Amino acid sequence: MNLFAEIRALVIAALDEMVAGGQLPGGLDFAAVAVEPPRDKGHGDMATNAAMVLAKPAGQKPRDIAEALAARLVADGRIVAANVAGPGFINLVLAPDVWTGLVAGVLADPGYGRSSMGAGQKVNVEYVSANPTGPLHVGHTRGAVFGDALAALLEYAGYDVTREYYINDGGAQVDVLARSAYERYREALGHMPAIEEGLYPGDYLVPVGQALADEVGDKWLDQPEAVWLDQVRDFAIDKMMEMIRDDLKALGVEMDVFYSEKSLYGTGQIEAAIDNLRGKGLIYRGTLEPPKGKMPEDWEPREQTLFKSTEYGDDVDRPIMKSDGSWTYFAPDIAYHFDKVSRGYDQLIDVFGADHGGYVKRMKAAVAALGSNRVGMDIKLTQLVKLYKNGEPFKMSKRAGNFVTLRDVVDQVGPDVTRFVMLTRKNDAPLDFDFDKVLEQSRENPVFYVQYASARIHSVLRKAAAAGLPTEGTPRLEDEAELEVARKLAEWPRLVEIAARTHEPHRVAFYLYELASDFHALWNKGNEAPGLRFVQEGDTEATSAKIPLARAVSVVLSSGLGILGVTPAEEMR
RNA sequence: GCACCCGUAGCUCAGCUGGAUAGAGCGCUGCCCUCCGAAGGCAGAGGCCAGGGGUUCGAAUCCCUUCGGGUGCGCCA
Repeated sequence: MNLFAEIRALVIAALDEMVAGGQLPGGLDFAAVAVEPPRDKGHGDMATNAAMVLAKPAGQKPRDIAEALAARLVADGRIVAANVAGPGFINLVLAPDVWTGLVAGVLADPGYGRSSMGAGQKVNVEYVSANPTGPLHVGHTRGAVFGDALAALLEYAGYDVTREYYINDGGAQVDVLARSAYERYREALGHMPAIEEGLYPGDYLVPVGQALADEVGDKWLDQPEAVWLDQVRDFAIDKMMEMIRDDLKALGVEMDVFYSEKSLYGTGQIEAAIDNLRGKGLIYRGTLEPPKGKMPEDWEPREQTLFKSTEYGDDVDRPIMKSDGSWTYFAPDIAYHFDKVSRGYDQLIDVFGADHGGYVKRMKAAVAALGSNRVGMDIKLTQLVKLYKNGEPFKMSKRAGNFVTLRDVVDQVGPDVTRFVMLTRKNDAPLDFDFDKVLEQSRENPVFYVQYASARIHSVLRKAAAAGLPTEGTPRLEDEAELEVARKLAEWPRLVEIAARTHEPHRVAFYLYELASDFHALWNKGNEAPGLRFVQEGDTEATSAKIPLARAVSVVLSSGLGILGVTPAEEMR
């Protein structure tokens, strides 16, 4: 059930009739015809721009088309009034039983709002992908929540989604991890660790060193690096990934695929990906110009193997092989994305931190080249999270390696609050996260406000059941505040499609806040006007007519919160 | 120097493939409530959508440009 789509279909049908009747020329494209909520509620329930977008191609005045179209629309039983306004808008007022039908429709379909726009297309969403060198921090948390909500949103909109994490376990940074863990291993055996500049100082490696000591004893003590590096590295990576998986689980994030960078080496996959590009004439040996205005101190021209990413919109070509003949980090990235393309995805989405904005163009170029422009590629950047405590900037310990982790956040405020708050800003806007304010119980806290609406509805249902009153029935809407809630419910399927199309799950969070707000307004009105309360004491008929609207709100709140990965509250504590 | 993101009410931010008189919360002003349908409610003031130019019947939205803020910029990932 999608009321906007139904009314749009009605408008299109009316336009077809006008074409058949000679009032409009044939061959018009109706794609731009939209039926939307009006900007001003006073204008009616819905508005269409049909007359304006067709005026030019039809060679007629918008007002003329609007008048003729409006006359046809009011002939339908669902339309009470169709008024031409402004430059050629048609404002529609819908019949009361359309709105009660909507409420009944929501209750009849637990999947109300699901869309088939994705048509089963395969989409791969890659997110988090943090280096396995330490715990996830707040920045990763935002990426994790965003990616997870986006994945759920796309599934809801009918896409076949894979959630994926790329483990950077093939570069130099995991050797640093190994050396850092080795020092903790020595420490566990009673030696002073030498945490030199450039090693990871965090004490999260202490238990790793201890576990290592427990497992292998002192056999690597005072041994040269060549003896232990590979094994310590693998051991440490395993421990780090175990910790990362646990952290993600605490946040409610479950990946479908963990893809190892290391698994690409020695299998010919990197070579195959590069060969694919070479076959397209996109690989060559050359020397890059130094960046203008900011000359690196040790710059000297070097001939490297380059990918001609400028062919696909990048600013400069990018090196894939160092001057010593080894791969740059970009080469396995290309191979990894080649693998994703080869797995048959129609669309790839990467979620990066904003500090990786510089890689967007080259990754898009690589995918465009590898997928011959057939595979869609979108890269979403998540901006910084600034932490506060009771309004004051949260000072992180100066001690190196000690930062606020995902686990710190989830332990303090819980996964539901963490997730919702992370989605109260557009992904590319910086986010303030105040440990105290997110737990505040007031209207200015959207998490609370939405949960409170959910809790009130459950409270109503409990109360009705306890009083022996019905908790369902045939809806009847009379008051303006009730219609307002119904109108907001009608927007849900439309919102899902917009949010899915733009890859912006925050729209769901904002919508839920608006829906909760409309619901609370109706509730508050019930304080003054007892006739508007959902539970009408001693009146079975009235209660059965009021309660469906509350249930319908609950259905949409649950669906929306479900997309965000938040549990709907049944009571506030 | 170049690229990308951002610039909307005093503050923090929404704003739909371009639509009507640009919205919300906070703060401010006024009124109401102190009720477990509780963790306040209602109303009001407040805007050159950073500036300029362009496309369009129509621009906060698209294009160009200036200014201001952030991020990134070969052999690190």
